[in-house]
Amino acid sequence: MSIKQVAKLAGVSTATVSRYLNSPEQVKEKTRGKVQAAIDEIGYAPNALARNFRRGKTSLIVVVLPAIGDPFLEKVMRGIWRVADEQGYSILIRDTQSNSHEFDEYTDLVFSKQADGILLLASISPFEEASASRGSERAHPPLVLGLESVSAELSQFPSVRVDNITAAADGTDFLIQLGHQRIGFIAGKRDSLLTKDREKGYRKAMRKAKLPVVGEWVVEGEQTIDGARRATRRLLDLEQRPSAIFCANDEMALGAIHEIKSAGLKIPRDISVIGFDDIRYAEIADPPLTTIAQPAEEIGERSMRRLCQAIDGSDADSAPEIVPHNLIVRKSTGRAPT
Amino acid sequence: MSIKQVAKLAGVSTATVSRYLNSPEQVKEKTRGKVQAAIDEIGYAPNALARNFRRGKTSLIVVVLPAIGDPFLEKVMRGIWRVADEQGYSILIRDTQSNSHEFDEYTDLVFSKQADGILLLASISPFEEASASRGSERAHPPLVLGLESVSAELSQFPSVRVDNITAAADGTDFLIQLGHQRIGFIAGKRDSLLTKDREKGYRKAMRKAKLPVVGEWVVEGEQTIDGARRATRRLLDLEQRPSAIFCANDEMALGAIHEIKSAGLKIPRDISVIGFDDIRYAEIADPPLTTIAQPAEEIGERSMRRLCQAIDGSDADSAPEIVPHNLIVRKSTGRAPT
DNA sequence: TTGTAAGCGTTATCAA
DNA sequence: TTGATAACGCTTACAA
Repeated sequence: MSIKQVAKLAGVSTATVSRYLNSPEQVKEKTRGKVQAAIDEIGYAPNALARNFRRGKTSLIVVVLPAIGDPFLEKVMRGIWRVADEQGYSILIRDTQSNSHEFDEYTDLVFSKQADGILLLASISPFEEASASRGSERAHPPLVLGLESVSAELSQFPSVRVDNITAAADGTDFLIQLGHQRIGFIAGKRDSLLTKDREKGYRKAMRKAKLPVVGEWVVEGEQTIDGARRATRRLLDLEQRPSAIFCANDEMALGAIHEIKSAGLKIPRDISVIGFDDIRYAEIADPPLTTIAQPAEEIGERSMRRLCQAIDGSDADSAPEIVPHNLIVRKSTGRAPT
Repeated sequence: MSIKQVAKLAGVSTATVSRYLNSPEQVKEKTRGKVQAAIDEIGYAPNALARNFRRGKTSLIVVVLPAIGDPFLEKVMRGIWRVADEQGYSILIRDTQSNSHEFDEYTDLVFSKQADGILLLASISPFEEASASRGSERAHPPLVLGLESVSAELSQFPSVRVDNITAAADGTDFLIQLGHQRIGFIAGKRDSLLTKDREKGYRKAMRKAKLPVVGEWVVEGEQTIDGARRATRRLLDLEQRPSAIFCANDEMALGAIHEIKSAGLKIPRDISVIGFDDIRYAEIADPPLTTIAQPAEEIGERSMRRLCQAIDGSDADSAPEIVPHNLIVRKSTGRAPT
């Protein structure tokens, strides 16, 4: 009951107040003054709830990510926020740690008008039984995938990412150039398409160089420091331990470095380590971590823009946007020991 | 136009459908079946926009924090989310980096019904001119302060935090016990009450031990790794450099460690370093970082609970809740060099 | 340039 | 246990 009060006080109709608020140029200058005066007097603030309801728009975007507090995602979020602010959206964050991994849980947010679109920065399992059984008639909600590769079922949605396979192959090549032949790989979680792709790239480069990939060389690091430490230990305990380790991301590389040093080994003299993402801690690691950088903020920005397009239907094509990666050589990699 | 369709299809009134959705026990079993069947048939999902509008509730909470991607805040957020999920709230995140620091910008979110309450995990400047001039008649919105100490103007709001002054004094005492007399302090941003309190604690402990605090020993680290590196360099360049450095948080301590090692100094042989927060990188720092831990998740949980109370008016007292801190001694601190 | 009034989808009040 | 109906605060034809 508020635009009414303003109208009454200003001696105009509610329509005029609404117009003043939304397209002031349609209101005569003199009237504008009266309305503004009334607004100031009663301290009126438009009720966003009513406005959104009326417009059928939440102005909310859900960003789904594996874990907040990820230093890499921080950069992506910065890009997302920039565009969101510019376009008048607020960001709702859901992490897959405390929430379910089901596709439906997120798309339902759109169907029930809790959000206008979804930005997926995490792997989730689309189309589980629950989903399949449901009325699949529903139109696809506005949804964009950032970072991740895309399972076949999701390939209809736009995505923005680096070419993880090629990037990981490049990193592996770099190690091979340094003379490494026994190269281990610390993978992420089983269900992460993204780290799966990086593993593919690693295998591809090894194959191309005609280097074997022993089964024990590929271990799961669970996407965490501790997981990576355990994985590294297993690698170090091998009869013939690798002379280099490719970690599917920097977080795990940090864990690997710690574990290697704890074992009394020197990096890169005894073992080289390479990561992925170039988080801010990579540079101050000891030794500074060689890694593959992604244009995180750009990924955030571009995927948010795609999402805005998807929401207002101006979605041109849905070919994945591939952004460039960049190998950053620091001190954690060196020539293979002889 | 949807609950209507369901009603029509089920052959009941919209009121009954609504009741079925919100308090099924009030609906006869047989009717329930009909309604559910209709819902399934047309794939109905309640429109949250309309519901929120009608109820006058957004079911949204704004969490204001300095920067997402802060590994310490991640833990706090986990606690917040747990309670939010339980209470049916979604979390809107605003960081003070990309947004303004003004109190009003956030409280307006409540007045304009964009959110039901505010959880402040960052320092902002309350009651700037803009705020003071405005109709201060407005009731205070539901707002809780987490982590931070509270400026006088905000002291009316509940808060949940550790006793930063005592905690920092404890850390400083620990260094003094180790024989350190020249102890430097790397502070956060100027406007951060939280790091200001930690500085106070440091000064208090020094005073109590009758140790001088030379002006040059207290430098600003800007709450970032790079800022801390610059600050550390200044400390190292001093005629008489400190034998220990207290960093107002772990992020800066990580930067300090890196800079000290880059200068060819050994930790803790030449210099001891202590941090604050116990982020996950503290343990794998080289050397592992001595620090003061806060029960982050608990802080998140408790402050969110206070906020829920504030929202539904069951707010008992507003005395700050102080949670315990805990000194974690690792390898970055040692006896003062002789 | 302004006013009138319908309607967005729900919930809640009141009667039946 | 159910139904009819009046709000909630705003936007937007349409008319004036």
